[in-house]
Amino acid sequence: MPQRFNILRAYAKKQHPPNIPSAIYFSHTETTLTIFDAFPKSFFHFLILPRRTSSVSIFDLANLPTLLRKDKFKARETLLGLNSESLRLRAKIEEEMQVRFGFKWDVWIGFHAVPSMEHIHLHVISADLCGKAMRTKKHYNSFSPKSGFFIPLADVLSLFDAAPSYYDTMSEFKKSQYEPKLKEDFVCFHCDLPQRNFPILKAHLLSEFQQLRKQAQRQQERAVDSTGIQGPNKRKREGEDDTSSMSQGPQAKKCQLDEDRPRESQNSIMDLD
DNA sequence: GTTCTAGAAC
DNA sequence: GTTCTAGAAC
Repeated sequence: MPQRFNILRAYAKKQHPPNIPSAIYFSHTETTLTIFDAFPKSFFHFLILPRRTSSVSIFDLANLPTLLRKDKFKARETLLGLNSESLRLRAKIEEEMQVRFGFKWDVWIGFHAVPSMEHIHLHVISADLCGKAMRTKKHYNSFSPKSGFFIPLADVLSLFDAAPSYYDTMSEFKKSQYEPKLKEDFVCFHCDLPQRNFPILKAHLLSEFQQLRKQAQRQQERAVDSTGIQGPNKRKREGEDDTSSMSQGPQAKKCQLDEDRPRESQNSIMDLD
């Protein structure tokens, strides 16, 4: 599907990004564009794209190896731009985690070693892998920190301090080295235990997430008990837990951060394909 | 991305 | 027999 392959490049080329469908567009700066991932693999899943500048063309931004080979200084500048935008985004996601889930958890920031679409895109994804579009072993392994296919932005940035030969080797991101990782057996990224098949893994991930949440709630309650001050989140009784409904159904579509977006456009996030 | 299906795993 | 995977076709 050629349209799918080039869709990110088309977004990145937009002179006026807010023209991008509101279900996709999130925000932009002079040098970056942030969009919702159309197929969220976690409760929160965004992409940050570099936009072309006077010194970095749309072709230089085709993929990471191209950018890294082009010009070390400009490559570094581009990636630092993505980095600062990702930190701002993470802060917003954490706010939203607190509001919607009553606690915050990790956010991963990095690239797929072998991307499936043209134009550099940085994944900013919450560390749960319980998203509605998480459906195959390949999906899971492409984000699990255990598989080595997901390359943290920090690792790429550290290449600029490495020996030139190491920089050259690592910045190739060879298919032959990374693609086999997608086929490996899956282990839970929380507890390292192997999972027999995908449905079992999914259920396990959700229960790990719920455990994390309960743990955080207990900690907050302890803080409340010791200070006598009510924390930012109201306590929830067991029956009121809404985690499972967030993993599927209309609730899962609520992965936007800006409260102003109309409900219709939220729904279309998931109906893109 | 989804749907379909042969054959493997249980 | 049922559940699940993975590849092909779309």
